[in-house]
Amino acid sequence: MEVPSMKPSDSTIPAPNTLPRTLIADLPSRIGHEVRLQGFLHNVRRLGTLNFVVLRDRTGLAQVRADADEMAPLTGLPDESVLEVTGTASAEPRAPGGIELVTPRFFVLAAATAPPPVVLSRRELKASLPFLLDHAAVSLRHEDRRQALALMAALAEGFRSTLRELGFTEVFTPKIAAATAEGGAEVFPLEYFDVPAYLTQSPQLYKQMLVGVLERVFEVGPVFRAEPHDTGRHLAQYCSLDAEMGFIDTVADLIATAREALAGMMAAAAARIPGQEAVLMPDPLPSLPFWEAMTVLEAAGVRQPGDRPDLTPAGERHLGEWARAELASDFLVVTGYPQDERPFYTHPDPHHPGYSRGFDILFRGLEIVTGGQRLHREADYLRVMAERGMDPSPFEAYLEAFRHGMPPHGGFAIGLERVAKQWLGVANIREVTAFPRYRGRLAP
RNA sequence: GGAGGCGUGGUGUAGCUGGCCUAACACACAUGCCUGUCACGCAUGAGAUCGCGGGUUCGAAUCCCGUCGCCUCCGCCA
Repeated sequence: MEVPSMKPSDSTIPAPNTLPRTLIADLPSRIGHEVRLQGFLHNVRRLGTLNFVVLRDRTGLAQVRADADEMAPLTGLPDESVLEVTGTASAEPRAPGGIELVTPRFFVLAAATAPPPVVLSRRELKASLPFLLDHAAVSLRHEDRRQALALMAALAEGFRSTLRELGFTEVFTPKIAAATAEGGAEVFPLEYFDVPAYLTQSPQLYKQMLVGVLERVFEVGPVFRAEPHDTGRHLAQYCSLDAEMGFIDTVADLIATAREALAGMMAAAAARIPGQEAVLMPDPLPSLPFWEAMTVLEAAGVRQPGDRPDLTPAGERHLGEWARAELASDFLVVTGYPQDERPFYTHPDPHHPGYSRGFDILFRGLEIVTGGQRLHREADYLRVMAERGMDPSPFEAYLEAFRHGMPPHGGFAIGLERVAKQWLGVANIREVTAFPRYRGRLAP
């Protein structure tokens, strides 16, 4: 096959460039000076001999005023084309933000070849979620979606910095494993060279083993769930903020640490994205034993006395409203879940047979954290595995950690996307995820 | 896995008790006019055989069956 001339379509950089790039957010400090901006063609308003070009870079929007001659390089250019513009930063009360670029010279760095599939310059993205996700490369450029991505970054950073300050070490565990951690829950199988393997649904077993090494560990990473649920709060891949700590006295130590982590996340989010409703977060977080939560729900008629003891989404929503109204809190800790409902490594509550030292934390009526104290003696593991009919042999490397001494410990996992969803108050978790994975979506 | 709902220009919707549909509206797009726009405005224009297949009927976007795709809720979970 004949290869056409591969001569690069370079020639794009106007030479020589002696002027450094100015970010739009820095324009106010450059008033009266010649500046060079680079960004995307956000919007054009042509009034005739007076025209306004709005340029967007990662720091904001800038208005450029141009006459008909100056507009010539933009003729026929679709929105989102990549531009460079030099001109004078000028104070102008009639301009948005009181500043605009005048006497501009435009240079096209990359011309868009088609108009964007959605209008990015409107306040609201007016398209269905599946369409936006199909066109993520473009729709993510909208202010709302960029803000959601920034929020995710801020939340993750708030988690990391808080735990680092508390003496935790960040760890990196494998996402491909031979055994399934929780047993039962559905996993994605894959071929690992010539043996079967799975994408991990949790770093649980690894972070416990690492408690025996570093005492306090945390991890920010993806987990995979092959459960076929198709709801506004589930993803097949999501980011789990995991923490595990040794030498705890009681499960209250874990809840206090989880609160610290969440408080750090809320503060980071508020600093990055101002103007949102303040989060109600008492110290300590209000908590409710599981059976009392059931009583609250029965009193409200959300749940029937004969129902199997569990917390349904409707029950969670009601508890969220209840906690806000009665306890002035956006968070509610539910403690002492039935042992049967929790994984094998969960520590039972010796004072309440049948109940565990596992807990969940609800944020505005949605479960965002699961945690608990774990067993820490090898004999206890062998006993519960036998009771549950589990073969201990795949867990040999895990059990070795306990054979050689493991402190009383526990931990928790926070669903990052869920926190972001609740924080922004959006209807669907897919709105805060750049490229969500769920049943029915594998691309982009 | 279970229940319900929706598929109409590029996008979002109206029409959907059959004929007035030669399919409407808003946004986007194209052309023209406009010296302070900031959801710019005004005018003109292009763009859809109404998801796909079959059926009923003189006549189907509209009713029926099938099929595909999507959405919501539930079970389970973070």
